[in-house]
Amino acid sequence: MRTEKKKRATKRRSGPPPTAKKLAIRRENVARILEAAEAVFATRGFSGATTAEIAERAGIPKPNLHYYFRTKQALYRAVLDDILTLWLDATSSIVAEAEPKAALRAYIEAKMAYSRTRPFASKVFANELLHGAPAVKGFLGGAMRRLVDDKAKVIEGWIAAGRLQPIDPHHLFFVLWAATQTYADFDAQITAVLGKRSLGEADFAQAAETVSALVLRGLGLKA
Amino acid sequence: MRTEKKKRATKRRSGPPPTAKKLAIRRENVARILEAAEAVFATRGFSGATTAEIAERAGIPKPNLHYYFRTKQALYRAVLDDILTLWLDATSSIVAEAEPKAALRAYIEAKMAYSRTRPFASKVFANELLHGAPAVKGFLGGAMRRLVDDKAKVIEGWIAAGRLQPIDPHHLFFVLWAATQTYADFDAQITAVLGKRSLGEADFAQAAETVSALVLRGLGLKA
DNA sequence: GTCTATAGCGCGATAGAC
DNA sequence: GTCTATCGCGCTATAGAC
Repeated sequence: MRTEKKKRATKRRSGPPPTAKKLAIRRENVARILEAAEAVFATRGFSGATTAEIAERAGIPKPNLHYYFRTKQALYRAVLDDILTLWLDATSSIVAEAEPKAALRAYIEAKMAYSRTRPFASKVFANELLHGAPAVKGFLGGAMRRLVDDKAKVIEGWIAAGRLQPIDPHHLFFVLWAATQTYADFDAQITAVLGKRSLGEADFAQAAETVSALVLRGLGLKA
Repeated sequence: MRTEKKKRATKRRSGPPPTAKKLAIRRENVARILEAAEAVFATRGFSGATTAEIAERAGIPKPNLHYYFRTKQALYRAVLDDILTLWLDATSSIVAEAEPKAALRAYIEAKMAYSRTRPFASKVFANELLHGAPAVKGFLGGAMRRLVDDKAKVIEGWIAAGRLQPIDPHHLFFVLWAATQTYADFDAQITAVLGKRSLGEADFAQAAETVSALVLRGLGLKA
């Protein structure tokens, strides 16, 4: 998944080429840049983001950013890579052996927690999808599609066993993604309509409760 | 709501200042520009969009675009204005006198139809929200908030009358918006996961059916 | 009202001293 | 490995001939 694979451009020396100390500095700087970039890409979009703002937010001079990531595109790809990994991990509760009600509730809560704790990641991904997914089309049609097909099979198994009301499992996933990610992606709308300055723990708890209630009862898993 | 209010910059003459013919040309050109701009802002975002591409898509020379809309910002505002009007109209089925099940089904179908027929409008709005809604904050906290509060009262009335399972009406709306708009905004993801080139009538019908079934049963409105 | 030609500038990227 | 100084492109916007 990793896109960035730094090629050493400097003259080689004998012995262990990068000292432990330099490696630590590099790791620290790369982490700071990725974090800053996620925030800036989230709020400005790819075209609206400037490398100057990212560098400033990361607390490093602009040319150093270009030293670690040669182009803005490369940096963007690296940010997306991190996000895609997150995304795949969230589905882990959906397995055939699980109890449907608990598994779906856990999935909703995991996705909602991700919206709460990693809103920038959600927004960068949303922005990428919104503009036609030029950088992640391969991933969507590949790894993600296979994973979703797998999980859909699990749901179909539950339906066949009469443990769930019949439903199209793919569309069920689309609704779950939308309903949970909307609290990160479109928080500007939600806070404005609720008349709040920002969303807190309580709002996310209420949101998770509402989505769970609707979906679980909608699938016949609740009185 | 109209942001644009053209100020005549040319020398005035006696008689009816703009002839009927010129007015028609203006109307035609403005409409072409707005349509093109909606598409380009949807696919590229505000910063990514170029006035050159909009002009080309509208079939007019670039400087003419600046003649009708002095700045890119002004054009963007005009596009948003149209979209906000659309948005408000969709809630018309939610009224106290209506039968809850039919009203909610109609709302879901109206929003889904809007995703199918005006995907660019949905995307422009989504993009605006995603980046903090700088241009529509006032609208969200004003007209939209009042409308949603109104409609939430209707839902609460239905709940109080025992016609609906208790639910937080605001969060219900957030879920409905998310579940329907996702088919326009994130179509890149949906088509990739479904392995299709694009979404057709049948896909939107299936989507509306899934959302309706989940939500209506989730609210206790269906066996 | 139309369009060519260009001004002006913000931004990504890099050269080159340290 | 760091950072100042700068290049050059691509964009918005406009001047001015038609």
